[in-house]
Amino acid sequence: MPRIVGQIDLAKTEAILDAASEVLAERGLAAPIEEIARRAGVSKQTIYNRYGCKTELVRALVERRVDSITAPLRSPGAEEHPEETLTAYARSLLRVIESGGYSLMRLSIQSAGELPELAREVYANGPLRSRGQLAEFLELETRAGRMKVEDPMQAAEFFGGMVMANRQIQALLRLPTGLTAGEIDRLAAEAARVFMRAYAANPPPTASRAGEE
Amino acid sequence: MPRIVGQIDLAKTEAILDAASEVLAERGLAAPIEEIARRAGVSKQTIYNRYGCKTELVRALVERRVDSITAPLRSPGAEEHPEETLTAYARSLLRVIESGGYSLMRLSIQSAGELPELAREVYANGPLRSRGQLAEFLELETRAGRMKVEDPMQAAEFFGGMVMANRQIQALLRLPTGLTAGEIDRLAAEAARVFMRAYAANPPPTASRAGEE
DNA sequence: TGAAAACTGGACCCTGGCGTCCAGTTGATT
DNA sequence: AATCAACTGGACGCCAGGGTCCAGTTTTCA
Repeated sequence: MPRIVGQIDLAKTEAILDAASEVLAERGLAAPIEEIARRAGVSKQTIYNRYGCKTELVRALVERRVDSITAPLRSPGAEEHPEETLTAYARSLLRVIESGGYSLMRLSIQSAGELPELAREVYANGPLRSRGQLAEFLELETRAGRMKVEDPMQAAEFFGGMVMANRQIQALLRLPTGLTAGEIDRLAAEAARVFMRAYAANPPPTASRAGEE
Repeated sequence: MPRIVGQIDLAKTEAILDAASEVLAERGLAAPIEEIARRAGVSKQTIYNRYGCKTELVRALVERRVDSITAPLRSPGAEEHPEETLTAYARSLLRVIESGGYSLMRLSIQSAGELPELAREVYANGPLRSRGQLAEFLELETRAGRMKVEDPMQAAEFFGGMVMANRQIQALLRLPTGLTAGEIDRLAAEAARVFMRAYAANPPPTASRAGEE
């Protein structure tokens, strides 16, 4: 009868995935698995014990990180004024980019040829889900009479696109965007302001509302 | 004295670059050079005669295509109403994506690690230049009193982002966006309309606070 | 017809990196 | 103490693909 004697580590699993995350971010798919093992302080064999092949390792890695990355994007809190929520959403998008969170996306793009399912998964759980949440928010605000959005998903994409714009491409190309924290705030606010100008419920009498926050 | 006897083909050079373009688009940087040679109907040696190494071939390829791809984006014609020009611009952006023009971008992203200069070049001559042209246009329209844009480059990025939005990522991930020609037109028009709502010269009495900065 | 350059095709070397194997070690469980 | 799994580390096979070499062929000019 097969007893479970040598317990399957688990701290090592973490170490492997962390190292893989690092190394793959740095050197892309070309990263040798031995380097990952070395940096994780683990033998190559151990990696092969867990994930039979490199592909599977990448898959596991993505699986683990997708959630953690997109989590902060998924809850547009119901603040007072929608513009604030939009600003917060934009800020969090920009922070993901600035903090190197796009290395996962780069990796997926590199693997897209060999791992189409992974590409689909990343897209569905990343940008798509994020926009979906935003769309929901826009719909609520519209019902509440604070905005006027006819096609929420469309508008959500517009907003996401405005915020990311070329920064997305820059990040993927490993070009520094050089955004300071202050600029992130400014940019996020500006995007939200412009967006509200296009989708505000009542164009003319707006005026007020600069105050709170 | 070194006479030029065997003339340096030229038709073959084209064939090589065309083939490289194809193969690299399909299989990414991993594409074997022999495949390129085969598809170009040329011996591998010939390729190595012209470009000493694979890297150089990629560089030459990019050099050649950057111009041709971005050309149509560089002339926002001076139509009657700015919204029409914006629509045309948006349409041409979307067409680049739909027609697989993004394989070059994908390639650059893949090579970004080893060829940072190439990444910079692609970005500068592609998205950045394109937005720059749009920004110029927005500035002109503002001066002409047909729009009200304070930061043209910023606004140009917003617009480009709105149009591309997730489609960019989808294309890079090799996911079909499934846009029909009709949808492209519709989407382009909608983006232009929304953008004009935010940047029109005269929203009724303009509310407040949108301005100064 | 001869010379010289561009080209072909195919053999060839070499490296890096995937994945395997195995002999030994550790450490928890009984 | 005995056992058995997880693990180490290092050697190994293997193969794709980059890049080289070369003997022979085509083309163009003189």
